[in-house]
Amino acid sequence: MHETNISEATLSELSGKLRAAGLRTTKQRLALADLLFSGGNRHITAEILHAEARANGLAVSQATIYNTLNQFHEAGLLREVIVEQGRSYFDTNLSDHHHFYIESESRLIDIDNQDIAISDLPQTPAGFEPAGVDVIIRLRHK
Amino acid sequence: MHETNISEATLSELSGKLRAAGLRTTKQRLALADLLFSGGNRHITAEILHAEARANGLAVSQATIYNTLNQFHEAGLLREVIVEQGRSYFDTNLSDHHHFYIESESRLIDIDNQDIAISDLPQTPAGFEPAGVDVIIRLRHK
DNA sequence: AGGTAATTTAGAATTATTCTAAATAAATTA
DNA sequence: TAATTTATTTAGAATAATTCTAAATTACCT
Ligand SMILES: [Mn+2]
Ligand SMILES: [Mn+2]
Ligand SMILES: [Zn+2]
Ligand SMILES: [Zn+2]
Repeated sequence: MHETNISEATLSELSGKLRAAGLRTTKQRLALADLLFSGGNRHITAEILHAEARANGLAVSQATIYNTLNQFHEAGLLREVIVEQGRSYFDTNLSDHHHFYIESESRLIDIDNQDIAISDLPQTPAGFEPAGVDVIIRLRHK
Repeated sequence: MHETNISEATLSELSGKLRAAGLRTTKQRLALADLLFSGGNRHITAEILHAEARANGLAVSQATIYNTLNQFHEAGLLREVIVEQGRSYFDTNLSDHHHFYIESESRLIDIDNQDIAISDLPQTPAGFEPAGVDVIIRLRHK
């Protein structure tokens, strides 16, 4: 039995992910990576991740939650999604996609790249190049 | 001579705008409205507006800057643009348009609706309706 | 195992924004 | 116009997400 309830296979997979990112495989990072990457894709805030970690019995500080999310983001393991003032969402879905955002529920829904077409892109201002295109369709209850 | 340096014509135009929004025409609102609406369109933060107001000799508190931006926004005189974590931009351009965002300069550039085409919009989730579509093209130095 | 550098952490600090409650100013009424 | 009512402004406190600091702990390498 482990300190955590991560399966042997998942554990070595997650370890590899951390190593590849140049990050040491600590108990905290493994457990957070498991929460983030072992299920389906997720859109998650620091607050939610912290709550989930604690609910799963992991003693982890707020600082580590933020450090880890930022390190994973810098390493390209997470994408940051900015849709509301004040707090950041982190997205485990690294594919080229866009979002619906339901403000009343603070919820993001993926829009596959194939399900949207942006054409006639305007000329990029001289000296700059596109670093990413974010499409956010804000939704309200009908 | 006025307490402010707003022209007679502009003044009555701005007063009308405030009245139409159900807001009293105060010295502060008139001066801020002049900064916001009397030149070309702008993308502005609370901090920048406050600095400009003070630079123009208007004694106005931080609270009033925030109150005014929020009231103008609620009244539909300003659009809010969220592109970075932490702070909001307010946009005087109410036409249907999108944005380039130069993160290194904290600068927004308008993309006219005619210069971009979003087609094949995905089906909106049941029970919801689109409240707005934001396209942000993030730029970095080449 | 021992040495070194990375990581974690509690708690303080920071930043943008909102709130509170008292003073002031605008609008309305008499 | 004076009195009254209601909205606005404001200083300063409060809040909320995030980052920083510096000390303790842990991972990794030899
Ligand atoms: Mn980040
Ligand atoms: Mn607002
Ligand atoms: Zn997503
Ligand atoms: Zn704009």
